[in-house]
Amino acid sequence: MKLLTRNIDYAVRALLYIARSKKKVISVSELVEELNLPKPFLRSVLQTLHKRKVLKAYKGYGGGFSLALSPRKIYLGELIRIFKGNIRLNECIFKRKLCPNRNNCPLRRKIKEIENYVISKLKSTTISSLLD
Amino acid sequence: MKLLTRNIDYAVRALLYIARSKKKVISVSELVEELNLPKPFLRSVLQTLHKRKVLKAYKGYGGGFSLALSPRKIYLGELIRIFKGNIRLNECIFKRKLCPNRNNCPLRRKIKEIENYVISKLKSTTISSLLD
DNA sequence: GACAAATGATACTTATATGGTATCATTATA
DNA sequence: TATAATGATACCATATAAGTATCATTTGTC
Repeated sequence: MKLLTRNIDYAVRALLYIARSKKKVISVSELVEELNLPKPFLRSVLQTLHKRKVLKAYKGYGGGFSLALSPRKIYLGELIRIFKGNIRLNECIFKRKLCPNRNNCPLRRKIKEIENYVISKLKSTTISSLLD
Repeated sequence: MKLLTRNIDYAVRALLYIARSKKKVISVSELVEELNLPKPFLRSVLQTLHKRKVLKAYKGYGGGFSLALSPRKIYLGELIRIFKGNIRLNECIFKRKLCPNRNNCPLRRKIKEIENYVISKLKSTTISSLLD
């Protein structure tokens, strides 16, 4: 029941580093040196952040990544969604089949309550709020 | 990021069924018929509930399981702990190595907040509270 | 006592998710 | 043109989750 997997964790570290840096463009090599993360994995993480428009990418010599959004607009909830899909703590194991009373299943209701809280917290947490 | 795995889900279903039943002792066969769950898996789930003193077990002809605790004393948090170990949403991936500032890591702090809420909710949710 | 119906214990299998690597293509700059 | 970067993609290793199989033991009923 980890909320964070490594790619999310690495993503946050990298985003924080980039946000704090004075340079505009940061290469994976620099991030790997500074943060001590495995390079190929970090690359794939940053590539997906680029595809999802969280980062801008610059190819070629002197290239790297920069933030595509203000740190205030990068939400932890969104990062989790990018790497793990929608947050669903309460997904019913009986999809369609069986369990006709899914809608008023007391267990699901309880978990849904918890889920709502978690999601609201994750949505209100931004890279900017983690900078201090 | 599922909060519930199948064994926990099955455990809750079985416990609810047993709690609602008028009979004292319920066999796995009956549970399987009524709840449409895979028998060998459900057996292993109930066996661990027995080892952890949530259920009483009766061997032999006419045997089965009954609650060892009042439904008010069976906490969802405890069931999760039985099947998944301690709840830790915020475990740092850098154990000891690196990350010298684990204690004031802003990301961990945030996740810890969320974790505290989730744990308190799971602790206050009992089989009894799910019965209605 | 024999048989059947139950759990106890344990080992095994399979599927999926996670964490990570390797490689070749493409781009851009010095 | 060499080099340092990302893009795209396929692959591998491990852990966890989900489930099965089997044999031993207990106990009630005939």
